[in-house]
Amino acid sequence: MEEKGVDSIPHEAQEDRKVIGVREESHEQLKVKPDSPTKEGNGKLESAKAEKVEVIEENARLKMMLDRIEKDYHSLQLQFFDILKQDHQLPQKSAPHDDDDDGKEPDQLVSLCLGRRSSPSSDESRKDDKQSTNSRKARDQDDQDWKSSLTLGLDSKLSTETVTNDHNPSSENSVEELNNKEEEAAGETWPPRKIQRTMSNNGDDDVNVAKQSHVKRARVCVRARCDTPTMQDGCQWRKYGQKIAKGNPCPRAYFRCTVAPACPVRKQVQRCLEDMSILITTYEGTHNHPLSVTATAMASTTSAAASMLLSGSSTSQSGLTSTTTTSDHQLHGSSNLYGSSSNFSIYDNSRPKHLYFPNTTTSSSALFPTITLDLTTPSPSSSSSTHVNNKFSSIFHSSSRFPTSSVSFSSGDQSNSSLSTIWGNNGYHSFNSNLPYNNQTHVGSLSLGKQSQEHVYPTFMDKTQQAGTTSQQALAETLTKAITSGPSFRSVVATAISSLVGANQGNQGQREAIVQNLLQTLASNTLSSQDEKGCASSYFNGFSTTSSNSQTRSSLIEAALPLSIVNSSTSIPPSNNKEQNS
DNA sequence: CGTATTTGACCGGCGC
DNA sequence: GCGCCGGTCAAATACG
Repeated sequence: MEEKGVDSIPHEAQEDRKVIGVREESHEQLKVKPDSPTKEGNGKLESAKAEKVEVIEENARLKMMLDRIEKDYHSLQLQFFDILKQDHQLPQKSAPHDDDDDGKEPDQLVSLCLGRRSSPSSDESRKDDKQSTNSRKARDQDDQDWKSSLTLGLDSKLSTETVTNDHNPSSENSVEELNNKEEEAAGETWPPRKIQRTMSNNGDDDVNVAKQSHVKRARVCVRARCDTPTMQDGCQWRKYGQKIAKGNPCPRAYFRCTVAPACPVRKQVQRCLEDMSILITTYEGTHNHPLSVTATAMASTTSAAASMLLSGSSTSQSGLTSTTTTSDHQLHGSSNLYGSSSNFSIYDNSRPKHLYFPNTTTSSSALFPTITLDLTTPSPSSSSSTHVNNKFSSIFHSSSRFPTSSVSFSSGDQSNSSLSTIWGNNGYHSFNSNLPYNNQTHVGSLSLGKQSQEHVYPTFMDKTQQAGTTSQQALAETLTKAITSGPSFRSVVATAISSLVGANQGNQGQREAIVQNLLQTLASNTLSSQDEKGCASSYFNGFSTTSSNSQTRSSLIEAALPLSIVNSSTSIPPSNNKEQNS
């Protein structure tokens, strides 16, 4: 009974991963099926044959597209790595290293992970990847730099990928294991307890998988003022347990997502001990089903935050062991750590380790890195950060296993009514099992423009458009500022643009001009909340109009940076956008 | 009657 | 090895 979700997961993941294969199977079925001997069946046979031909043709087209995409992906990846290496050598040399860093590691990068999610067919991509060992060797050097990179993504493999990088920071490892992780993540089941129990009888591989899934999960803790028992985050939840956790008399409720039967996402809800009006919601896992825009925004933001966190963890460790852990005090609300109200501190070159939360509990949650998004503070001022940091420092003092960071999305007065809207309509996070690629969320979220979104989720679009935009703007602003203000982000954006633009144009001056232009656009969008444009979308839109092969490249870049605040509403060239926002 | 919630029991991880 | 604790299960209960 309890395993039914577990059993269904691999099946679904497999379907998602091998849509083309499914098509092939359908042919074979048509082939195998004996023709109906009856005249009545002849008509059906003809139609079936015609359909078969169509399917074959479509299959061939898809395969061609797949090959093309893979080739583009690999070439772009190589170019990206090359330029990344070139462009970062100087800043790295000039940048001071942390005492704790070994000096080999570059400044923390916001890794765009170009194309990493674009590996469409697991099998083919794996083969292709293995065949391209030469190119991978060429990338190895850069991959070393990647181990501290930050993956900005929203899909289910975020956490898996980054955490696995902790164990094996090499990019090739990530690439090769990508599909496995996607598979795991798509069908990732939380609980592994019973699975582990079962798997322990099945062999080492399964055990390892279970262990992996146990280690890789990241959590995103959202603190928000909310009078209702739970936050309205757009998902359907079913309560499956409640506990009085140590340190907080308020019971902690456990929910699992019921939108899809096998959805692995769960959340914990608990009142803050210090301020009962604050609801602490901890999300874990990634939805494996389409979400409403509201839920999408939440999922996207939390996923992005989780990815940042995990990336931060990867930077902070030597690559073999996890170094920090979350504290349940977060869940209890007794602590909060602000990296900075205007910066994701894990981007901060100076000290990702500052974000470590020592574990003061023996909870298994301590195994999970957690990032806290604080929606409760009155203003993203330094004073609030100081306050919380003081609180943090007064509470925690020991070592930790995973980095835990906190990001303030404060936008002034955060009433509970704004909680649902703060996650608003700026994100689009969709799992589409019908997509030919397994990078569900990315393909789904990125390839769709506003029109598509409206087509898919008209009611949600309307709903969210009606919703107040102030909080959304505030969130977008904060997140945008946080991301764009970091030199790492800028450098990597510049690098990515350079790599992509330079793929065909190779004009350094032009590239730099484009980079500058786009960064200005980013800044403009950040400062301008009038049009609710997220930085990434504007950037991407601008880029797509700037580069040749714009469609492919913008898709790739968007795939690399599916920020939660992306609002793929309009495509405005940088110049226009700039004028608009200035 | 079907579904959702409650709640005590159970399990596994971790620290001592 | 034992106990604590967080997390989950599942039977009992509540609800519409």
